[in-house]
Amino acid sequence: MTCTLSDIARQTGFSVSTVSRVLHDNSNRYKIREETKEVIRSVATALGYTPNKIARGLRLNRTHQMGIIVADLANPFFATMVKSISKEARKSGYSIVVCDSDENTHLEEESIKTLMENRVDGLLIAAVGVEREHLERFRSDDVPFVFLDRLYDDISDDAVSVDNRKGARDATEHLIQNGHRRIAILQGLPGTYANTGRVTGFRQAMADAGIEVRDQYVVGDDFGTLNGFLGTKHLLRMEDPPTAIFAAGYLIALGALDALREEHLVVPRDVALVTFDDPGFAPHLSPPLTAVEQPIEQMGEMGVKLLLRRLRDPSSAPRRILLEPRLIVRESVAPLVVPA
Amino acid sequence: MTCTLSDIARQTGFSVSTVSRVLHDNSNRYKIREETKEVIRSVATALGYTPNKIARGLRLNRTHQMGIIVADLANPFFATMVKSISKEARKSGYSIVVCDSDENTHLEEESIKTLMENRVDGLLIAAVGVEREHLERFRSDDVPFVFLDRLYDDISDDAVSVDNRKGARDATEHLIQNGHRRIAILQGLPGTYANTGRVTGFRQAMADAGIEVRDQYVVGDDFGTLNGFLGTKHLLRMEDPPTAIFAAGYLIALGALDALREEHLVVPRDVALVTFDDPGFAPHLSPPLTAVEQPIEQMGEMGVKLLLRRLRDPSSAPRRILLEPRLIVRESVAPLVVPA
DNA sequence: GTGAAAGCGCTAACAG
DNA sequence: CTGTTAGCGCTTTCAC
Repeated sequence: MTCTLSDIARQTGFSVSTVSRVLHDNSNRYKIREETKEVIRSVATALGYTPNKIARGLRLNRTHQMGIIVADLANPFFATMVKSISKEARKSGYSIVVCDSDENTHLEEESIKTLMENRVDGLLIAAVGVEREHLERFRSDDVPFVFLDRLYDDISDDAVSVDNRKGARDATEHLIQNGHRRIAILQGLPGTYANTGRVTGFRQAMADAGIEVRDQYVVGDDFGTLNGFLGTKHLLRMEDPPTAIFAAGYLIALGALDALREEHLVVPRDVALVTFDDPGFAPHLSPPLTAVEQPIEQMGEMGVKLLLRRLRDPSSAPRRILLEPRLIVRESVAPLVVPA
Repeated sequence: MTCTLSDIARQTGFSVSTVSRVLHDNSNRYKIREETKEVIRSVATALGYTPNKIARGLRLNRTHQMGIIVADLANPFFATMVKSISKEARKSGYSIVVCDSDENTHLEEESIKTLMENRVDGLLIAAVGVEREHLERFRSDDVPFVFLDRLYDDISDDAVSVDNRKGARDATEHLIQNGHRRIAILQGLPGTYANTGRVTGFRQAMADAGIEVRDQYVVGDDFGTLNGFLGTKHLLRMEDPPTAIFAAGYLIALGALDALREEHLVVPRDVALVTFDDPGFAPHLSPPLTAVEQPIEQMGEMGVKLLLRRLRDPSSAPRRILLEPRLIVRESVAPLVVPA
């Protein structure tokens, strides 16, 4: 039932080319009589003409779709990112086709393949981030990649992420300034971009303050809640438990909170807690959680802009943008009270 | 650089059709010599052939894309739904192009238009849900719609949602069974499908228990946190405040929690609280929140299945599925203690 | 000012 | 078992 240019051509008596020109060609390169335009436009709306982007894409070799791959859509972090990408992409007339790699390198690869088959104009990818060989395999000059959030150090594409080191440093310094010395870190998955940056930042802040970080105060091995729970339990069982904890991700912090509650320890009186990531509910926890907020929306927005720029100018030098996170002080950290 | 069927044809000496057949036609309707197949396949991989779905879509009038429109991707509810849709769609070789309507009827309409232009094979839509005229305007026999979560009562399309009434009844009954009589509801946006169902369920449960619901115990007017906060404050200021509160959505519950904390009331000792929606962090609140869990993943999955079925058999009778929510009892409700 | 025609990459009769 | 051909809906040179 969908009507095509030639339907309109037939109805109006004009040729397909003319119809195409008035309906799609914004440039007024063609001087077409106003009258003609009006006739064509009116018939088009009368017939409910809907341009066929598929045909257009085939012809122009441009689909005006961009592919997005994220590691976990159910994670508010990525969900928010995709939302901002969607908003920014729409502004430029782009649609987004979204894939969820489920933190799985194989599915990530499948997703890339699918998106390539769909002939997306470019790809925004928050990579799983452990391997990268499969990414190389799909590199092509035709379809630019932009990496989001999770980078590879040797990357040569456009990329935007957050300064994990800086955020971790800020968080740790906040703890130090509140008098804490025995500070533990609940880390995420070792070897990942985010975790490495956050641990490094933590160590830097400690070093700058002249505090030695004890090995047994660095615990944990993934970004999940259980890890936070177990790690915290472990810390509390020490003969010399930390007075403050820095969680490398919000799920970890949630687990820590559970463990602390179970031990009848109250935050921040007994133990101080800061976390990387600032999920929407952080202010509503008790106590409201002091957290490092990432500029997620900005990240999505910048990603789209980088991609658009590269599409416009494929030979421009790749840019690598590091956004600044921001420590949001709420009530989960209090000055250390030294036992009299 | 992308290579096409004709490239492979040239390389192998076979015709484009033969190449097409071995590369794409799963059906063995054509008896092609094994040897030929091998040659073609090997050249294809050697050249890094990536099928062009755009061209395919144009020819077959099937893009193998489905459009998704949700009201707010940053809402964990929709994010989870999209994730499950993505998973289910992938199983059948479908990609999803996602739009965020930002709870805005106009953007919703724009999104539909875009998706139609993209010639998606079908549409899954969690509609804003207030108006529906704009939806009608785009109804066409070519592109089936499936409604998710938010329905219109007079809808004639496939649809899957959750039994809001039942969930609200269960939650309210739980409160009643714990001895509560003065029960308030913090409602969401009046007139929406979700809110109407939830309020109705609440009233039913009260009626069934022979408890009169006082008008001033029905407060609030949207699904946001602030509404929950203000509503709760209002309730607490009454001469005869409720002993239990049912929040119609999780953001509302969060606001309620804030208000209660501010008033130094402790849940569940002083006030009991149940909420519709069970966001991932509910178990980690203090106290862990008793909540009505919606079968979100199942909803996405069913939505895709309905759409796929309709694509296969366009004339089948529309189905309207109501999924059962589940009350998850945690620690935010306690038996009412009557002052001695 | 407007039209004719070619072609984007693919599939599906139809033919042999 | 394989090739020829037409055409999906659109844009764009080139022509008049």
